Amino acid sequence: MTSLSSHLGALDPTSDRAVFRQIADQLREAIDRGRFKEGQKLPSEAELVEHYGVSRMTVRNSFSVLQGEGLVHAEHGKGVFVRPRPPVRRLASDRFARRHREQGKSAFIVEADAAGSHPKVDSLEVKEEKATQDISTRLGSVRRVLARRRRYLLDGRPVEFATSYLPLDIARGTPIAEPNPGPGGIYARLEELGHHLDHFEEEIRARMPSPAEVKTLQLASGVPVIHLIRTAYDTENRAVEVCDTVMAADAYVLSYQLPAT
Amino acid sequence: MTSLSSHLGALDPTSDRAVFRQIADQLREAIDRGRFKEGQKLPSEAELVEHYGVSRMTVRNSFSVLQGEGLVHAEHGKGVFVRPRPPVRRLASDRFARRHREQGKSAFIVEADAAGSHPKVDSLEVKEEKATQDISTRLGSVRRVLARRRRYLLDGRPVEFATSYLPLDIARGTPIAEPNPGPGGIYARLEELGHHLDHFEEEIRARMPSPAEVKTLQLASGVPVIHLIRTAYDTENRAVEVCDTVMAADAYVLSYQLPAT
DNA sequence: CACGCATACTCGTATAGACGAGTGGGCAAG
DNA sequence: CTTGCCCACTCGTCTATACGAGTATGCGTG
Repeated sequence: MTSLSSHLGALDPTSDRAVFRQIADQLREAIDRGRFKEGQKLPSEAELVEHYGVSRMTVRNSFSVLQGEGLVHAEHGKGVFVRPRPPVRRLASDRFARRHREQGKSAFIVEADAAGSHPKVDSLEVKEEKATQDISTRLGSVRRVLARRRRYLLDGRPVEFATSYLPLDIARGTPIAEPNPGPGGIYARLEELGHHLDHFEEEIRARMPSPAEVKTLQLASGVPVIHLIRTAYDTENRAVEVCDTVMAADAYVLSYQLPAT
Repeated sequence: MTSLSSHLGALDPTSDRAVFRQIADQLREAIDRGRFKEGQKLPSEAELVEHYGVSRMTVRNSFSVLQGEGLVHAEHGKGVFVRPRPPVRRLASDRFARRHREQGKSAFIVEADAAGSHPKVDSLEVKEEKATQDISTRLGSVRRVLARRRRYLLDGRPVEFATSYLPLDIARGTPIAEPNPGPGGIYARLEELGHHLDHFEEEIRARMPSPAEVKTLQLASGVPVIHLIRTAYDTENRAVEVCDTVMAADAYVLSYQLPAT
C-alpha cells in the first residue's frame, strides 16, 4: 500500500471510459480537493505506471490531458507540478480616466508598485510601418502608421504585449514618436496636441496563443490569451489610436463599470 | 512525388527541433497560408507517416499540438480537419440599456434573429438554493438565493451557459421566480418591483474549460471559455443580481464603450 | 431498386522498449 | 573542505505493434 493509494484509487476495468481518462480524472479530483496543492509535485510517471499497472505512454497521456486544461505543468528533469495561480492584475474600466494621467510614471508602473509587485517594461520599439488592413480600417483608411510596441513584466514574468498604432499625421515629429513619451503617456500627449479624447472602444476576444505569443509571454501550455483591441476617439469622433494588446489570461481580470441607462 | 509534397516539405534531421514539432510547424504554416482551408481535411495519419517516414505516434503527437492550439479537430473515422471559425456573437456594452428592454422576446432571441441565426434557449432551471461564498459576498451576505440557469444555442450549437442569482427577499413570489419572467426579462421585472437599476459591474476572465463545461458547451479541444460575472446595482447601490456566464470563446467578441473622462 | 453486409480507411487506445537530456545528490579525489 | 564526476531519477522523443471503433463505399443479394 503505497502513499499514492491515499490520494488515488483504482481503475474500473468495466468502465468504457478510457484508462488514461480515468487516471486524469483521479488526478484532477485530487488536485481539486487540495490533496495536491499549488506548486506541489505530482507522483512521477514511473510511480503512476507502477500504481496503476499501465504503460508509461498511458500515464503521459493522462498528464497531457491535464496540461491541456492548464491544471499542471511538467518540468524536464524535475517532475510534474500543480500549476500555481499567479496573482492576477485587475484592469478597471476607468484606468484611462484623466485623473490617473497626472503622475509621471506609466499607469502600469504606478499600479503594480501599489500592489507590491516589481513591474518592468521592455522590448520597446517605436517605428513607422505599413498599416495592416484591420488597423487601417479602424483608424479610418490610413496607409502608414507609427507603431509603439512594448512588453510588460510583473516580478520578472511577462504578462502582456501591446502595440499602439497612430496615424502618422498625428504622431510624426511629436513626443509620441519618442521611446518615452513623457508623463501621462501618449494619451496625455494627444490631448496636448489638441486631440481631446472623447471615448474608447474595447473589443475583447479569448483564444489559444500562437507559438510566437507562447514565446513572448512565456506561456505554459493550457493558458489562453485575452486579446484586447482598444480604439481611442477624439471629440470629433476621429480614431486617433488603436492599441492591440495580448495578455496572459491567467494573470488578468478585466473589470468594467456600465451605466444602466 | 505525392500531392503532399506540394504543401509540406521535408524534415531537417540536423535541427534540434523535435520531429513532431517540425511536422506541426509545417502543417500550421500550410493552414496559415490557406493551403488547407477551413473545414478541409488534413492528410491522414497514414499519409503523413509515409510522407515523413516517421512512426504513427509521432504524427499523432503533431496533431495533438495543433489541437491544443485550437487549429484543428479530429473526427473519429473521418479524419483531421481545419477547425472552422464559427460566426461570432458580438456583445455590446449597451446590451442592457432600457431601450433594448421594450420588446417581448429576450435580448438573445431578438439579436440572433436579426443576425439570421436560429437561436434557442434550453435547460431552464429556476430554483432556490444556498449561495456560494462568492455569490453571497457579491450580493451582500445573503444566505439563500434564487438561481435561474439557462443555456443558449445558436443554430443548434451551445454557445453560452448562464446562471442568475437574486436575493430571495427580492425575487420570491414574483414573476422573476417563474420560468418565463415576461417581456424585457428579469431586469424589466426588477424595475417594476421598485429596484431601479443604476449600473452594472462586469468581471471578465478567460481560461480553459472544466470537463463539465466541455460537455455542456460541446467544446472542441483548444477552445477556451470567457467567464463573465455581472453584478447589477440599484440606485441605492444595493447588488440586486449576479449573473455568472460561461461562453465558448470562439463564438464571442465582447465590446465595451468607455467614456474618456 | 433497396437493403444489408463486407471491406477499407479513418482515428482512438494501449503496450513495450529504447535512447536522450535536464536535475540533483552523493561520493571520491584533490 | 571544495571540486568535479558519476549516478539515479525525472520528463522528452521516437519506434513498432496491436487491436478497437466509427465512417463511408461499393457490391451482391433479395
